[in-house]
Amino acid sequence: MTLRFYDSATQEVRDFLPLVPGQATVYYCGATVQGSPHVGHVRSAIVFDQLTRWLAYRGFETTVVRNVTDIDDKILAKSEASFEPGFVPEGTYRPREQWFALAYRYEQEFEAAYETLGVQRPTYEPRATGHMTEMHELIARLIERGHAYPAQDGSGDVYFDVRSWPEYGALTHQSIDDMQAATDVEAQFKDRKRDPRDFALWKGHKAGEPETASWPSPWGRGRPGWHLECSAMATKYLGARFDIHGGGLDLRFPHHENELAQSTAAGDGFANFWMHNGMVTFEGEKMSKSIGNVVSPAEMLELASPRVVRYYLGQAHYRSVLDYRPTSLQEAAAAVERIDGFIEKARARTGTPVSKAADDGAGTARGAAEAAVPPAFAAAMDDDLNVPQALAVLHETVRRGNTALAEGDVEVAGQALDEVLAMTSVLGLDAAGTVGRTSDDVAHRALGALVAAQLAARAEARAAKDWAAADAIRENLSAAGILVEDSSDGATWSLAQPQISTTGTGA
RNA sequence: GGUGGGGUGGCCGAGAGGCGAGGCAGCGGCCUGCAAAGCCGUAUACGCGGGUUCGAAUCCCGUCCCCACCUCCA
Repeated sequence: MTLRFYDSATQEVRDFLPLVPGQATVYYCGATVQGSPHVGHVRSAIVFDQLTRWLAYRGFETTVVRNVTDIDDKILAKSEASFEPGFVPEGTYRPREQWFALAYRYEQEFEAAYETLGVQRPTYEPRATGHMTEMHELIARLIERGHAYPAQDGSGDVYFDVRSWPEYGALTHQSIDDMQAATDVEAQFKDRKRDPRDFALWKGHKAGEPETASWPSPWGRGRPGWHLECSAMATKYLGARFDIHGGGLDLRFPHHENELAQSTAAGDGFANFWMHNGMVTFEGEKMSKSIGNVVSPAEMLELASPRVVRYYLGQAHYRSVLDYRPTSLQEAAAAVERIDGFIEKARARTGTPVSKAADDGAGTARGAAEAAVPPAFAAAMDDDLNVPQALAVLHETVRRGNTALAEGDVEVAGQALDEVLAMTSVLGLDAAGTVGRTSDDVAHRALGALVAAQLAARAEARAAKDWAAADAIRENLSAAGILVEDSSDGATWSLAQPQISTTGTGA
């Protein structure tokens, strides 16, 4: 069984043949930390987390690098605005915040969202500001090879010369001449750039910009242009040639195209595969700050548990558009509850402790995270991460397990449980939230003892066919948020999931 | 204008020449004292018009519509 991925550059699904057998090197674009994350950012991270987890499951020794771009026009602009006299903070922005403080604060917001939703930490997460030397080296190589030039007007800018690189446009299959002209930009840079498509590798320091946002360079003080940091950091940590470069579809152009151009023009092989995840839309329209229809992870987490949010954001095929609508989370919650309902019942019946699922230790028989995933699930994941197909297998396994449970076949139920846990683990659902509400924390245990007494009383009432008394106990528990379910061998209880409101999100 | 991606049953969402993925909702049944959960069954689905084929949602031709990127964007 070979892994196959769609490569956006060649526009086809190809066998994944790693550069070094048994190893996989992945770089994917993280955030430009200029504001709070929205779910589109998080979807991207979840997609590449699924990729990472699957590569690891398939036995690859994976190295994953995700950048933090912490110096950029917008970060500086937001910070500058925060110092203006009439500044009125909007959203999560704060008054009088230095650019580096702002960037760092938002970086942490992204980290928190990733953490909550079970996105594994990359092997390394480099920041742009920590790689000036590497970027300077790259610029120097480009100038030396005749693909970059310092601006003639003394601005201190250095540009990539797109006309000098015939392969410019290779990633997105566009030719420079067919591209729509941005006339305003063209006029603005008429004296600096040789071609309007030339993009800045280095931006000379301008009066009024904070000194802290500039670094010395052979071309004068300044700061890096967008794109350069990714080329510099990817090749530093993964090598001149690496296996997979990922990011959101909207980064294909110009960001990834420019990365590809500057790295290959400098003589590096760069990425073997380009993988791009589809956008998240809000009722049909791309979610973006400029439109103002963004939904933040925090907003979603108010409506549903991390596990449900993770399921929702990760359920569609990574390349397709994921449309968010007010009912989306409810639908996801229903699916997750079905899965979790089986896990809980099967655990209770097979005597599988909760902790084993999360246990990394080898040798745990039942519920071990490294239990095998069903072949059909693996085949789906191997085929360009066909998660929807894989989820179908997950649900089929849940059904098989439920049937076994109903028939009292503990062996088959336990087998299904192992598989279900292996699948939820590899999809990262486990990391996004605790499976069992039957956690062994103290409060839960105390509650369990109290509920057990109630259930015993109810069992007695039922044995005496005193339905009124039995139902009263059930209703009292229900009013307290405790759901009681009868089964052939006694009643079980669980905490009710918070109700998802349908009022949706104001955009 | 250029480059891509799409239009699948009430909804979400796979599939890509031949036994109608899967989930949610609905309907019928089983189980249950009732309920919940679960199980079984149940669909006029493939934008539209032609064509190829024994057979097309899947291939070909035409046509309509939507989305993304070409400026900052995951």
